Amino acid sequence: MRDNNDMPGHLARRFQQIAVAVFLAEVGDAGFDLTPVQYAALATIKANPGLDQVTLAGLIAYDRTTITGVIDRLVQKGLAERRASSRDRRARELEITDEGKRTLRKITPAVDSAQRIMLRGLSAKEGEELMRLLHKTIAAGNELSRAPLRDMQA
Amino acid sequence: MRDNNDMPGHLARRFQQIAVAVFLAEVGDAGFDLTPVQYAALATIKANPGLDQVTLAGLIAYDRTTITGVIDRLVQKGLAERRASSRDRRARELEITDEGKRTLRKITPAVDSAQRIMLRGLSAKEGEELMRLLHKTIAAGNELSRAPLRDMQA
DNA sequence: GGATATTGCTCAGTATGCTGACTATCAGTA
DNA sequence: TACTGATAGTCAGCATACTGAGCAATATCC
Repeated sequence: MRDNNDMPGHLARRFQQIAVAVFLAEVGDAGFDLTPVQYAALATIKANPGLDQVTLAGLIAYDRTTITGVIDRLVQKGLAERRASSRDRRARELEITDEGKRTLRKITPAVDSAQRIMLRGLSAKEGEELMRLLHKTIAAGNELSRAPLRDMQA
Repeated sequence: MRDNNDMPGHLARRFQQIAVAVFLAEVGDAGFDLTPVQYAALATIKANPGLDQVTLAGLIAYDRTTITGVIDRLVQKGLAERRASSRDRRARELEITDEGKRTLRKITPAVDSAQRIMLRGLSAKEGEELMRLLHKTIAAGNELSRAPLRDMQA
C-alpha cells in the first residue's frame, strides 16, 4: 500500500499546517493577533475599498459562509467596518479602518518573514519552481472546490 | 503590496482546499463517507495494528487533541476499535475492524483517482517535481508545527 | 522509596471550512 | 406588473486544527 506521505493530498495538508504555524509564530512574535485568513481578508479589503462580501470571498477563494465569521472578527477587533450598501440592500460594503491600515503596515515584515521561513528548505530557484507548480495545479483545479477564486467584476 | 496569490502560505491553503474537495468528491461518488483525515488514520492503524494514539498522531502529523475526535468517529462508524493497553494503563491500543479493512480495500481506487485529479494540471514530470519540492519543504519545517511527523519508536 | 518530571489522553474554547437551508432582495421576463 | 430565478448574507450543524489546562499513570532521579 502507498504510504500516506507519498500522497499529494497529504503533502498539501502538511504544507498548509506548517505554513499556518509559521505565520502565527512570526506575527505573534511581532505582537499581533491576526490569522493568515484574517490577514488576507484585511489586505484585500484595503486594496478594494467598498467591496461586498461575496466579491471579497471570490478574490481570496473563501467560502461565503466562512467569510461572515472572518469579517465578524475583523470588525470586532476594530480593523474593518461593515456598512449597508446603498445600491443593493442585500449587500454589505466593507472598509478598512485607520487602525486596520496601521496594523497592516506594521505587520508586513512579519508576514514577509513567515513566507521566507516556510520555504527555508528550498533554494531560491526551487522556491520559485514550487510556486509555479502550485499556481499551475491550483489553476487547473480552481472549479473543483466550493469556493473557487474569482476575478473582480469590472 | 504583494498579491495574496503570490504568497506561499496562500497557495498552500488553496492547494489543500482543492485536495480535500477532490478527495471528498471521489470518495463520495464511490459511495463512501470518509474524510481525508479519517482515511489516513485508518490506513495507518491497519499498517501498525495495536499502536497507541500518540504514535498514530506522530505517524501522520496530527495534533494529539485532534486525533481523539477522529478516532471517535472511526469507532462510531465501526471501522476501528479502541482498547485499553495492558502494558500502559494510560494508553489506548487501536485496531482496525473487518469492516474497516473492507472499506479500505474498496475505497482505494477512489483515493488513487483523487490523487491524480488534484494534480491534473501538471505533466507526470511536473507532478513528481512538485512532490519532491513539497517533501523537501515539509522536512525542513517539520518541527515548526505543534504536530510534527514522527517515526515509529522501535 | 519518594519526590519530581514526563507522558497518554481528554476537555473547553476558538478559528477555519464545508453542506444545506433560509430570508431578503434584485433582475429578467411574460 | 406579477412571476420566476438568481443573488447576498446568515445560520445550524459537523469536521479538522490549535491553545491551554487538567487527570491519571509511568519514568527518572536523589
